[in-house]
Amino acid sequence: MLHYIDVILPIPLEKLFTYSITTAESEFLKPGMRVAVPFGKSKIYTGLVFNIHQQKPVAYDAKEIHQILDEAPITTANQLKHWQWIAQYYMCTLGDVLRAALPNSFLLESETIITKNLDKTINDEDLKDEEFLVYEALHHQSSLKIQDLISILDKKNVFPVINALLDKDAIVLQEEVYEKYKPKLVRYVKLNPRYSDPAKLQSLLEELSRAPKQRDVIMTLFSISAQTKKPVKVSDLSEASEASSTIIKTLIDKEVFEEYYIQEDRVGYSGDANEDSKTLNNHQEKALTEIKHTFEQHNITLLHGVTSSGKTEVYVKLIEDVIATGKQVLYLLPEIALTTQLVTRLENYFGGKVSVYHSKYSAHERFELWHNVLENQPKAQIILGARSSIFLPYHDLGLVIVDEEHETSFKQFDPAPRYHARDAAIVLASLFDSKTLLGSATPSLESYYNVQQGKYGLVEITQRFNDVLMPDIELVDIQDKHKRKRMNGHFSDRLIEEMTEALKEGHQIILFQNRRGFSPIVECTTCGHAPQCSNCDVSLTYHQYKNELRCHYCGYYTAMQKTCMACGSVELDNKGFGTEQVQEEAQVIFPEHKVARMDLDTTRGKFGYEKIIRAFEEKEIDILVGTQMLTKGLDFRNVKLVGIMNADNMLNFPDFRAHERSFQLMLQVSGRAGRTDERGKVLIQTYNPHHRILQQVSTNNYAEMYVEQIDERHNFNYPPIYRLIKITLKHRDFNKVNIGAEWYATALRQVFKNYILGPEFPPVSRIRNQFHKNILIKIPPQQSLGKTKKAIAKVNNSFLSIKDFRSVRVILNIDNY
DNA sequence: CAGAAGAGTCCC
DNA sequence: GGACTCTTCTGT
Repeated sequence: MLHYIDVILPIPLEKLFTYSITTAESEFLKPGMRVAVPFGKSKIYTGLVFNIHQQKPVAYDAKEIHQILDEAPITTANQLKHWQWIAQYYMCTLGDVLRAALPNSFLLESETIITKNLDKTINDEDLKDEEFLVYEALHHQSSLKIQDLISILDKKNVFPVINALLDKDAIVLQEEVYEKYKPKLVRYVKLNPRYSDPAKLQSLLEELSRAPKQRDVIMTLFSISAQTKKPVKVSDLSEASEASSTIIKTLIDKEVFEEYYIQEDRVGYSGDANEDSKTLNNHQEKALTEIKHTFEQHNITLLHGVTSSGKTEVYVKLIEDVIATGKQVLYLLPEIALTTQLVTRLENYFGGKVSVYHSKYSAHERFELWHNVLENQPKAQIILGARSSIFLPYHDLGLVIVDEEHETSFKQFDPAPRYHARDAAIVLASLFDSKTLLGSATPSLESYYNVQQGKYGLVEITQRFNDVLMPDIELVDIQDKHKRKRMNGHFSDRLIEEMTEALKEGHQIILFQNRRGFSPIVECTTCGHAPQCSNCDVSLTYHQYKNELRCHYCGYYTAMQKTCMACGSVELDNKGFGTEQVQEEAQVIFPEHKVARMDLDTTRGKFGYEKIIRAFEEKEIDILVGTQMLTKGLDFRNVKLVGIMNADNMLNFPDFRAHERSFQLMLQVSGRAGRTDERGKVLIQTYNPHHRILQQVSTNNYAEMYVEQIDERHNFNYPPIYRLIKITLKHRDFNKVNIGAEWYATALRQVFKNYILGPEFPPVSRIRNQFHKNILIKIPPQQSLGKTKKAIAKVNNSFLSIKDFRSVRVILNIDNY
């Protein structure tokens, strides 16, 4: 009987690949194990066994596998199901998902190794210059890699040289596969068992009477092992005895000591739980009961709790219940919030049961955590992770928590799979028949909409912890302040007053300035009006190269206005201001106080972020200026005042979610104010104090914001009512992109009529010498998503079968928000 | 008429 | 995605 396996390869190809295996291999292999397989003429790739069968492929001869890499599956059946869902839903290949899911160290690739052919002597005269260089190098080094050749010859294409040398039988090629993972080994020593006899030990010590240092080391070893009753690390011994490693080495060489290695875990918190979970207050207790109650009818519940209402303590109680049953918990957070206080808090509650997983972790750490999760080890019972932790091999997942559910960073934009971790986590939980809890102070419209539709349960906490009052939010009309000359740079007199007072009382201040977006928007300096698109609810963007105002969502455009359309003023401003300027001005106004800045530029280093936060916590900084980074779940005790420098540039951001995002951002920053007993103060500077969103922020009226925004989404056919799929075409040839995009959009219009928008150039239409063009598909609620995707796939296939377009890169982004 | 850069093809 | 091959371009 012939046996075959279908294998997922980590390349963006639709198909699985079939290889033949022996009967013995077929008995050993299981889905989820890795195999090394030859692919193409010379490469060896790591593939994941998808299934095992006996159907001989008809169109080709299956190759044999090269090697089996695992003794047991490294992925679970549920995981493969989950990956299939992701591939199908987000329209990418299983290979894309595999590549994103597996830690790099699982995916071995072969490397071509060049060695000298020892069976043949070559005359140097027979070789050309470049060939000689390579051959010469092989005299000094026994083997070379392709990369070495590239640097030796200083050019990209080295294959002609290799081929020439091969022809002359001068070299031999070999494909080598490296195991990338190396366990972290720690060196230990123990006394050679031959000295366990006290008499022999006595004579040894006497022998060493002339080597007091060595004797010393032996005595120290005794005392350490007597104290700790554990194996003794070389590093500890050397430190305790103050002996250099050479002395220990001598003892090992003399066979007095035996050295050995123990594999050590890189991941996981080594401390114990040192804090009991807090007793919940009435509001939290009520929320907890309600969550459990809604879980009886809903698989997903949204916990809407105002900032510092103590959502975390509620999660902790839920987690306690789940881990008591031996199941695992996934706690998802936006990447940036992970580097901070929350991790420590959870480690204090749960000790060694918490493992953290995010992109800053090394390949080795990821590898180890993967195994801990797979083997359902207690130390990985609670996974605290960023979006990629949905890919871990959960054995028995009992609960998923998505904290800060509204955060847009849960969506991956590049590369494929372009998944949304919140949505993918919900699917993951359902594969385990488990529940998902979404938490936020400012839920995303789509989640709240799902509540309204009866899909999710809802639990609310409206009181802050310890009944701290919500901050007092005041809107400052800077248009009026400008008129009356009450502005000092970007600071209104009100803001300066409040800052002066807060500083005098020894409180800290956060100034928030969002400087997202590259293309400047046009804003009237007199009335603050920004031109709007007539078809969509977004601001128009100024495009310098054509002197036009454009909408990025429907393609509407108009010539740049010379005067403001609302008030006729000629003073149009098209550049915003950033955190740097705010910092500078604040320092001038308050020269005796320390002003610091927190944004992408100042937090670039590995610990840059922590450093600033620690300095702020320790009150080394009085005024912290920052971008939305400040909103990510930070908890500062001493902040009394939050100043939002300019609310308008957020509100005018050209995106259909600008209003929702502004509301969320402003409420989140406001939440940083007054977290202890004193009531915080928030000042929002704006040209437009009557803007509905600002009114809703100042009254903390989520419900009203929701109703109005949903209404707009209804009117303009945007999510969550409609769904969106964005198709991006990329090519270095401007015309090819244009013609291709036109063809693509026309083909889509045949199926979807006027639900196709574009093709449109994005605000930055050329990146890395590639021109981009976008097509947007709006999908009405009653339209089947599955059928829509099938239709898109069909259009996509015919597009790629046209010779001229084959080189155009097409990116499909499902739910591109 | 090289030699190299660019486009096209297929991988089991 | 990338190794390999076929095609076209550039310059003496």
